[in-house]
Amino acid sequence: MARDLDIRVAIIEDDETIREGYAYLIGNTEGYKVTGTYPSYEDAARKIAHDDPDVLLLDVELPGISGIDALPKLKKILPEAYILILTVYEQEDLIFRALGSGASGYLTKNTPHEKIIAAIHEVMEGGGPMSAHIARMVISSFKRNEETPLTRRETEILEHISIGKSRKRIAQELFIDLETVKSHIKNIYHKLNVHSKADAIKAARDNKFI
Amino acid sequence: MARDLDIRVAIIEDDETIREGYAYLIGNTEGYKVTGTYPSYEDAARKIAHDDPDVLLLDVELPGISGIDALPKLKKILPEAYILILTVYEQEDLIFRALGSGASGYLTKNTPHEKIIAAIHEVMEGGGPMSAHIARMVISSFKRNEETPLTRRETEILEHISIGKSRKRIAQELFIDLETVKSHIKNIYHKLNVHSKADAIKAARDNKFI
DNA sequence: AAAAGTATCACCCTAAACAGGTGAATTTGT
DNA sequence: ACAAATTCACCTGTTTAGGGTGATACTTTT
Repeated sequence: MARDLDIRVAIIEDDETIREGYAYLIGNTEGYKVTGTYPSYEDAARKIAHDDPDVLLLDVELPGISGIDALPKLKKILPEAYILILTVYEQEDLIFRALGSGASGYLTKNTPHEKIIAAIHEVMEGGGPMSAHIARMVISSFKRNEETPLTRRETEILEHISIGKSRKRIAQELFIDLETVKSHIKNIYHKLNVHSKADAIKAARDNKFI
Repeated sequence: MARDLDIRVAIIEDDETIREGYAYLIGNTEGYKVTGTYPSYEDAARKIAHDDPDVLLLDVELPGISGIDALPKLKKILPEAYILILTVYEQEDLIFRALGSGASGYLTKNTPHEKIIAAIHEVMEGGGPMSAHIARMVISSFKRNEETPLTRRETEILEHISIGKSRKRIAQELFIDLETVKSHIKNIYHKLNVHSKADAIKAARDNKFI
């Protein structure tokens, strides 16, 4: 058996039972090798560079520095490693912070063992493993609201505003008069019941009109 | 066998071989029922409301109206149905347009048959099935650039700017002086080599600094 | 064909925001 | 202790934003 082609996996998880459970599972699966297990980020930081894992399973609730905050630091220590979040939490803000910080996947802890192995394999093959519910939330985050009160043109103009363009510039880019842009903006403000750019953008974003 | 608890599936796909292949596969799987197969959106539009599927498999390359453009229309006809995109295309803009228009999943056509069945099941259970490569792209779209030249404070201020807030308002919300905000903005502009809000936002977005 | 909705442009007004230059004190992080 | 980051000050002038009121033309729907 080609030991040197094994996928090298490290685990950062404070609960010893869970940590050793994963280590046992992965260590006893052919093609996978556990290079290290750590109960906290602080512990991992010292040894993990030497252990050089391909994939890192990371818990979000850790003593000391949280998994989320540890993520960018771990990314710096191991720029090439894939980091998979393993957690019980399914809060949107946590998920998006983790993905924004460079996590390559997000699994909930009820994930059956064979799926964890599959996820490690998948991330090595260029995939982005997620638990079903997480995937749904991620997809939903892209979904626009069809019930927008804004017309197509108004939506278009609000989008330009939302990237900081001035009315004059919008007018130029859309080949319409500045007065027309102003007119649309007035209508947008009325419909959204706001009196400023910032509030219009916020209202539209919150309601997924843009 | 409880026929009336079957998951009702419809297929819109112009290639007859593929279409009938899927129909055969799904129709012969216990717990699934094919309520209709259509070669185009125009065909589907007439009959699909009556057929009332739970899940709709939708191809993106269709004669006449494309699958992407058909998506919002189909959503109107069948607001409760889940729509799964089935396509050979993996272009980012197509993926995000589809998800923005309300697709609940995105599968590539090399997906093995058992995974298609699994995806239909998954979407009915609250998941968001995606092919591995698609999931990776979706996750990557959230990933920030760690190599940002901006400091934490500068990034924070640029984020406030990007949602349309005025300098004065930013100063108030961050409990710092207006002059300080201006100072940060000057530095941001220098670092990004721009001379306006809009260009700063664009540069930062393009590079995933915010 | 009429009505409703959308998109277009015009002219008025005032206050606020923006962009840029230069310099400097203070606080943080390593 | 040093460098980087954050904070504030004072100066200049130009541009933008927000709001009121009204009107014309093009689409879509009824």
